[in-house]
Amino acid sequence: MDIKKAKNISFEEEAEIFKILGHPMRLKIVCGLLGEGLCVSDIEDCLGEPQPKISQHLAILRAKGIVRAEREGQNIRYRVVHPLVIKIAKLLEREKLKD
Amino acid sequence: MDIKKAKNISFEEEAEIFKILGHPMRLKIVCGLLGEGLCVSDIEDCLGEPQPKISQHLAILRAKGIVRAEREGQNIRYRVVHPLVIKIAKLLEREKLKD
DNA sequence: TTGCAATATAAAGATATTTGAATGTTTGAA
DNA sequence: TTCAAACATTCAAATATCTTTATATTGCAA
Repeated sequence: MDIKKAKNISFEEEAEIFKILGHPMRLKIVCGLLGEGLCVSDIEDCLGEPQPKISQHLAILRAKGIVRAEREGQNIRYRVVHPLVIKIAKLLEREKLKD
Repeated sequence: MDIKKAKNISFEEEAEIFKILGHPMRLKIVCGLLGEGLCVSDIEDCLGEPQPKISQHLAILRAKGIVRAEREGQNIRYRVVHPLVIKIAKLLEREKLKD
């Protein structure tokens, strides 16, 4: 097997990513996290959704390696770390700036 | 309200798109359709999945305005017509060529 | 070391998605 | 006008996802 192909992400894996992004809250969270990241209470303020709901969606994003959590005192800062997801989020950002 | 914003796609709509792409078969179909498009039996040959299943997923893609069907004799050719989806599919294509 | 603020986890019910199997429709050719 | 090929639709069962509510955990300050 071609070793170059080993690095390639499969359609199955890509679809997994899209499925995760296929929820408005998670998509908003991911886009909001682009750049410096945010802590949970910031996201809560932004979205006006109950905290457990946000934590649950963050847990899903974490489990898939899309975001990473880092403690800062009593807060926890989340960032987007998945390369493909970063590209997609930036694509959306550009789309929103257009028109 | 800003008339320019009216053209902007919302997170809700974008998430809808990702949800649709978040299924391996649909993602494969969309990527396979890029360019000249394909008819159902071509897709069937490509994916080795039962025909009704393919038609069902095509119906979902059609309902969301992601693909369009055009009859050609006894075949029906499907193409991707959704601008954002085309961009995303091309992004994936580029990713797969890399490494 | 007690209490609060920030975040995480669990469980249950409601809802949505996926699939397989059966059946319908339309087209072109004989 | 009948048949076969190509495609679409329907329905029900299995499975997965989402939301709510309640309860844990962790770190910091008093």
